[in-house]
Amino acid sequence: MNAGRTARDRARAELTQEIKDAARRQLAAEGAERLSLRAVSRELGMVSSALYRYFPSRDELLTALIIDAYDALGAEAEAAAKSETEPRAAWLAVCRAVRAWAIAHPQEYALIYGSPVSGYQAPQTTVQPASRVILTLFGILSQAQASGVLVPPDDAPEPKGLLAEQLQTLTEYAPGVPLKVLGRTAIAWTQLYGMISFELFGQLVGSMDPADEFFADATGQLATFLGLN
Amino acid sequence: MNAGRTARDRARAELTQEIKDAARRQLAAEGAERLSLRAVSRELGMVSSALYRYFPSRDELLTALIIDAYDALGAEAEAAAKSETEPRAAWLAVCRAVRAWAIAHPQEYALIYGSPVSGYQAPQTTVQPASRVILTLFGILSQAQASGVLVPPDDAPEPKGLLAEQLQTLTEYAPGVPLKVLGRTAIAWTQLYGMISFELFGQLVGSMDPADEFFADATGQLATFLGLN
DNA sequence: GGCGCGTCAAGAGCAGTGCTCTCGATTTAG
DNA sequence: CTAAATCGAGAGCACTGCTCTTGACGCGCC
Repeated sequence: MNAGRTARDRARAELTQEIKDAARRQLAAEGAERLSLRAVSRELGMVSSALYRYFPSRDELLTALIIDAYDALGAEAEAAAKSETEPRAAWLAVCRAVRAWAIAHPQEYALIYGSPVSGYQAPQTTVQPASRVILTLFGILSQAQASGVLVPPDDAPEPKGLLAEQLQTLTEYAPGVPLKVLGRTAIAWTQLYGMISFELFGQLVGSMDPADEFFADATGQLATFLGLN
Repeated sequence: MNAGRTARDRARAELTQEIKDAARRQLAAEGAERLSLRAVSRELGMVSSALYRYFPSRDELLTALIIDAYDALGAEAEAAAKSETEPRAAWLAVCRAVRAWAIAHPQEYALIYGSPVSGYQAPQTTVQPASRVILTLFGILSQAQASGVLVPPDDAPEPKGLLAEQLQTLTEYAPGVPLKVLGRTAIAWTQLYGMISFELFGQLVGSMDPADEFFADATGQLATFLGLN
């Protein structure tokens, strides 16, 4: 990349970053669909058309913010995983970290895990950052399996058919982890995001809100559910 | 209500419905944030300002669509529950019905379970239609408890503290159901919507897509998880 | 060193949006 | 029958994303 080789390159990189920062501020304040190119350019003291030299469209700006959000969340998850040595503690720490990031950045969370915006198709460049959290969880399970603290519950059914095939391809990223644990991992994974989304999007108001204890109970029960002792 | 008392009342009710229908078509075709009052009015051959006689703002139109969506989904869930006599079969049928409706009406699902639109606050009128699905599930559990087929797993921990209090207030809608089953119901409930949202919003592409078998496996395991035999 | 290419911010402009206000026409209610 | 309420239509405001053109500036090559 040779970033900052010439003055022009440096200015361009800096301005690109400033645009993203301003956009992120607007995103946090107003939400994704109220994010306006013109408002961003106004905040930066430039004319709206100049912004198109850095991002060819509003959707491209959103894509950049999406990738940044995935990366920020992924970094938090990886840091949480490293902060604990025991696999079960690490698993729970990652779950807590995801929730904490989501609560701290609700609009960015909505951007990546809420309804997809407009008629916009997520480009291929987002899938790698998007997978960092689940890969972190897979890593914890692999480590748990290697150290013998992963004991698949007896009542867990053995996956069959297409589901078994799909889980089989996932073992590449979770070496050594039994298929039935991987199946329950998918359950715990989707439950985690369903729970966080419900909390953030107001679906729990009037019943399980505040959700702190529910969250701790659910993540704990699901960790046990998939054999993390 | 005295609907249709005068010709004007009848015309107003009809036109209100036509507006909602046209808006729903646009919603399905373009998504919530591309839904435009002017396009709706164009489709109906009227001027945009006339539409404000029926819905005071775009957000009010969206609210009407949200309530209709909750009601449509709730009706599907209730019908599915009535189609089965055995509690476990009824539970699974409701889960399948929710997913089927979501797949058939992705934009409406996104409208009610995706990220909340713009700076818009869901009015109190939405909470009653919004609770129909979970109340249906509670009803199935109560019936299962009454008929003795609900056997809480031994390893389910007893809820404590605030969580126990929150679940206690929910027993009003699920009479007789043990607290620890209600706690696991909340887990299964959030997992259901997390799984459906991930499938609909493209988070499963490349791993668990198509998700039919994963869905059947997950709902079955969670039904067992909360003691539905 | 200067010259030309590529990049840059700026401005005007287009088509679209939500929403408000005013205006006659029509229907309703007293 | 008359006054009030309601209606659709139209003009207009402030805003949006985006395109095209213009003129200036920094850069690397000769």
